[in-house]
Amino acid sequence: MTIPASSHPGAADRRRDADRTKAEILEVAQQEFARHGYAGARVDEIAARMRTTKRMIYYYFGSKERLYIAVLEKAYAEVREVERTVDVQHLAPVEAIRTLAELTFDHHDAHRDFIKLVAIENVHQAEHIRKSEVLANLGTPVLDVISRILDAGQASGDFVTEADAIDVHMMISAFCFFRVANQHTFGALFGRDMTAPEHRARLRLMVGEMIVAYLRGEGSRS
Amino acid sequence: MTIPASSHPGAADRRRDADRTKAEILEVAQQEFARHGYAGARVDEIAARMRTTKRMIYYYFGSKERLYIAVLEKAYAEVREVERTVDVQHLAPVEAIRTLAELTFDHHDAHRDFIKLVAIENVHQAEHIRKSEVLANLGTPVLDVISRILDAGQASGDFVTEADAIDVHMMISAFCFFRVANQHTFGALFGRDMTAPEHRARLRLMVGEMIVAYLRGEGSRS
DNA sequence: CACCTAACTCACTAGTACGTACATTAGAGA
DNA sequence: TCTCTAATGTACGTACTAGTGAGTTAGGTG
Repeated sequence: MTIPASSHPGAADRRRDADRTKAEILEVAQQEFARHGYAGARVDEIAARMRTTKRMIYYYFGSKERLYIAVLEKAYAEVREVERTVDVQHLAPVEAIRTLAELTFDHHDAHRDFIKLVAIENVHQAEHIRKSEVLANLGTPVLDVISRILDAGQASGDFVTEADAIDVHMMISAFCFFRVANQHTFGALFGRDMTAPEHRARLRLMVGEMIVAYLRGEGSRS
Repeated sequence: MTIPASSHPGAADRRRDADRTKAEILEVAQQEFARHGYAGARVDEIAARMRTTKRMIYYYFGSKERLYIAVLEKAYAEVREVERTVDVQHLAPVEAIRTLAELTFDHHDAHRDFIKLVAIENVHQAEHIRKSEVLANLGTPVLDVISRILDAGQASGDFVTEADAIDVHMMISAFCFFRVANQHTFGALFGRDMTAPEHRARLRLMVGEMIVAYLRGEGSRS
């Protein structure tokens, strides 16, 4: 987290800085919510792990729920920002989709807290996401990318299966999400840590191969 | 009106029956935990939705945490019971793996609460599962099934990819789990309800085709 | 029938967690 | 320098929530 360039150049630690305080609250809150879930998260605990006091949380965010929504909004905004910068259009269809799958894999691997927040939000039936106008109006740039790759693949004859962009995105996400989100129960029951380096590398290749194989159509009933 | 005295289950509503009471607690508790998460679940609410009182919950289960663990144990035991009865050995490899994928799909579709419990347990890093000796010693019958199918497929030449049973199980589970677990955030952000009948049917076919395509090896870098 | 224990009820408590009233201070602009 | 407001700190209230103490009843057993 970089300190936003405010109107106070070189603002020191202890100075009053609303932006900095807000950012710090959001960051600590994200950890707390990701670790303990919405109900399990403690506002007092968030406050205790900062220089600021609990009073400031309410001063800036009003309630635990609005703080949680703000955390979600920030987390999703960052994800979308990354998605917007993905550039695989210059690659051939097969390599493009494989690369996209691997980038998605890496992204999930690097944003564990975000994954948890999404899982938590699903437990609550996305009720908080639905309350956020910001999140309701977030675009889904990755779908355009996939659409274009699929079209190119169909045109070149590389892809045979008639696939839908949302379905393909879902397939990729499912694999990448599950590996991270379910690592603990999976590890406990199957004795395998899917996030350990050796498995991580193999699974990263698997996503791409799985998607490409599906799109090449060799799985269809013949 | 009342059924004659008997120490067997099936006794009438208002009679004293430890087994029946315990079972009712577990069922209502499962709903409550699945709906609100571990911390969000309310012991009072569980009690209010039963004929029994809160005191009985503590009488039989001792604490909220032990009740939660008991719920997990029951849920997992049921799943394993289903897995044990799966019979796809008489099918040819391709059909066997496809059928297994579709059965897994159906099972996830039919046990939404279980899916949620697993998601919740992962938020808590499986700490409760690890506390349960029952769950630590649950076998994983489905892995044997997959292993045999993979061997048969390799032998017959249907499968080219050298795949590991756990990986294949993970691929299938990821797809089926994600569709149900993430339906709410996915629906909110992509405007598609993956559990709606029309999508449900198409996605059910997709799992099988995806796995078969992967095993046939058409996704490999050539 | 008398007895004994498992099953059950009711009223209560200690602690916790979100949220707030009120006092105070920093610092930008006049 | 003075003033005014955004930013911050302290201390507290209210409501809830997991858990319990103690007594009551059902119903199987000798």
